[in-house]
Amino acid sequence: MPELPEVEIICLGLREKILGDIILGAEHITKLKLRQEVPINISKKITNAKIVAIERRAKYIQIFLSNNLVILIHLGMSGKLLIKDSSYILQKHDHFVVKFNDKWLVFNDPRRFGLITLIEENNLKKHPIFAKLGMEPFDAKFTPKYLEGVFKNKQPIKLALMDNYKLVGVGNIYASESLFFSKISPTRASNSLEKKELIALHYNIKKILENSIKLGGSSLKDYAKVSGEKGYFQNFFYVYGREGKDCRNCGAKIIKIKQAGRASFYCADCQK
DNA sequence: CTTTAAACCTGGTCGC
DNA sequence: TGCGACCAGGTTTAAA
Repeated sequence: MPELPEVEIICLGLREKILGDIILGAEHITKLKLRQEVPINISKKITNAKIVAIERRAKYIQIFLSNNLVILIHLGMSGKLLIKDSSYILQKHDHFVVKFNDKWLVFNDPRRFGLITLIEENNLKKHPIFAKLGMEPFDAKFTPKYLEGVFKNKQPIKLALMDNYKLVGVGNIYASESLFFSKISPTRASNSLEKKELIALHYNIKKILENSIKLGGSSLKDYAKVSGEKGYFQNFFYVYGREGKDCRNCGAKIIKIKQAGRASFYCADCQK
């Protein structure tokens, strides 16, 4: 499902809808296991707390509560967070509901690669999930130089880009797209990039993520905003999902290959 | 150490 | 219409 832009859009939507609201109750609907077990007492612990902040880190959504707890949510491949009014009837794959005065926050995830858990705010940065995460693309410290430092082995650049210990938020779509605009083949060794290529890649990662956020993210199958509305950035893909179609730059056919079990798309004429 | 593959899941699509 | 194979915005674990 979602990469950085999609998670960012979800956070924006959540802020608009539930920031400052008091949690009246919560319900753990299914007993099915997600990426981790949902903590047994989560509903009780979050009830009566106020939502004081909502922040994204990597592809995680952090909902900060007034009682110094943080609801941590990851959407996996197929997760959705939707705001529904309190007359909402539960659907298949609804796993967790947070109830407010006049609305519900519903976590739905068919494939159950997602995560919902509770962490103490003081332990957030030390928590195993966050301890080793790499740089945020919109952090001022994210520079071409940083990329150079992190691309120190001969791993294919596409895989290095998707490595969350190096750089967070870039997944399968935006890795392919940012390499296209940087004219770099996804198979290139990450430590073979020239300075001007690192500069281009750094620029294009930020640019593409920004553009996608402006268009509400990319909606392929599952992803939707908290309102249920779709994003539009998928209409502006240059390579992702365009196997066999003409390169929008040179007209050559877009190629699909597999890297570490994931599809990569690129133009062999434009990307070297 | 790095690198690759498999595992976790459901649901949609495609070919026979 | 059915069935099997394969695919999907991610992350973690085990194996090589």
